[in-house]
Amino acid sequence: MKDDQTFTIKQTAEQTGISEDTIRYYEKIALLSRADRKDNGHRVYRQEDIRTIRLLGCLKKTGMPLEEMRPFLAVSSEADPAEHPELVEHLRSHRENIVSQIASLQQIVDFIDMKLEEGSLRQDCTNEIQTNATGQMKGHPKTKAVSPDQMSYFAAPAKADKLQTS
Amino acid sequence: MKDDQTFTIKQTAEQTGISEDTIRYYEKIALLSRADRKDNGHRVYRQEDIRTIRLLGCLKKTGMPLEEMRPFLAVSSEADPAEHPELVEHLRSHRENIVSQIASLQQIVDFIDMKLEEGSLRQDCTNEIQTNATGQMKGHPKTKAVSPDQMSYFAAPAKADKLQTS
DNA sequence: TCTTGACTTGGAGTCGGCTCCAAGTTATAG
DNA sequence: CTATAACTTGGAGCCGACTCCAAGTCAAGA
Repeated sequence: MKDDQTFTIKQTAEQTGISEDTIRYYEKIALLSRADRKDNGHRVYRQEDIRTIRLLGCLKKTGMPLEEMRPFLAVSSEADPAEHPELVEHLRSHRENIVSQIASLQQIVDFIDMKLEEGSLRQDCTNEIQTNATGQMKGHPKTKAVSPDQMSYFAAPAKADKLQTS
Repeated sequence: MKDDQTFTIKQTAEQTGISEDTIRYYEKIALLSRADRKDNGHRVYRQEDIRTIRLLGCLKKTGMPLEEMRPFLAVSSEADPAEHPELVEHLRSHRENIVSQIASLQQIVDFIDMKLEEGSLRQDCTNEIQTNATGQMKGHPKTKAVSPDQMSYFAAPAKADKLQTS
C-alpha cells in the first residue's frame, strides 16, 4: 500500500486521458503547480498528482474554462475549506452553475428521448433556475432532474429546408 | 394564441440570451438557416426560431461544439426522426455523452458538497462509464446520480504550496 | 433636411486551449 | 560509440467561437 509510486509524464497522460502536451501546458499556465523533477530534469508524478489532473479532466468535460478551475484546485489542496470563506462562496456559486448545467443536460436527454421514442411533443430549455444562490441548498438536491411540469415546448422547424444532415 | 408574432434580432437576442452578433454568426456558418428578411432586409424571427436558438444556447451551455449541434437541429426540424437512422444513431451517442457528462457534473457537485460540509473524505472522477453505447438504455435512466460506491478518492494536495488563491 | 437608431454586410481581430515543432539532454540497448 | 527513445524547453501555429469594426441602408422624429 505504499503510495510513493511515481509516474512519468507519459504514464500520467495515459492514466488521466490528458495529453502530455496539455499537462505541460497546464503547468506552464500554473494551473498545475510545478511538478517535481528527477535529477535529469524529467517530471515525476504521484498518485496525488494524478488525482488532481483527473479532477481537471473531469471539470474540463463539463465545459468549464481553465481559469474557473483554479478555485477547485485551491480547495482540494487546503484541508479545511472553511478557513477561506471567499473560496467557499466561490464553490457555492459554482455548485449552482453546475446544478443548473445538469438541469440543462437533463432536458436535452429528455428531448432526445422524446425524439427517439416518438416524433413530436414539446419542451423548452430556458434555464432560469436562478435560485437566489446565496442560501439554502444544504440538503443537496441531488440531481433533481428538472421537474417535468417545468418543461414547456422546445425545438421546432425554423426553416427546415436548407439544413443539410451533413 | 396567434403564433405569428415576429421579433427583431435584438429582441431575439434578449429573449434567448444569445448576442445579436452570435446569432448572425450562427447564420453565417449555417448553423441556423437564413432567417427571413423584411422588405428592408432586416431579419425576422418567430417563436419557432426562438425555440431553436434557445436549444442552441442550451447545448452550448453543456460545452458542446457548434458542429455537433447540427444533428440536433436536423432532428428538431424533421418531424419523424425514425426516417433518418443515421441521425438517430448520432442522437443516441450524444445521449450517452450527455449522460456521462451529467455523471461528471454530479460527481463535482458531490465533491463540492463534501468540501462544504466537512473537509476530507475522498472521491474519484474517472468517467469510465463507457457503456457499450449501442444498446439498451430505453427506459431512460433519468440522472442516476453516479452510484456512491463508485466514488473512490478524489482531489488531493499535489503541491499545495505555490497555489495562490488569486 | 438632418440626425438618430436599428439594422445590414464582409472582414478583421481576439482569446482560450491546445498542439506541434526544433533544439537540446540523458539513459539504455546493440 | 552510436542510435533510439523518452524526456526537456521556448515559442510558433492553429482552430473554434466569438466579437468588433467600418461602411452602408432605411425609417421615423425634431
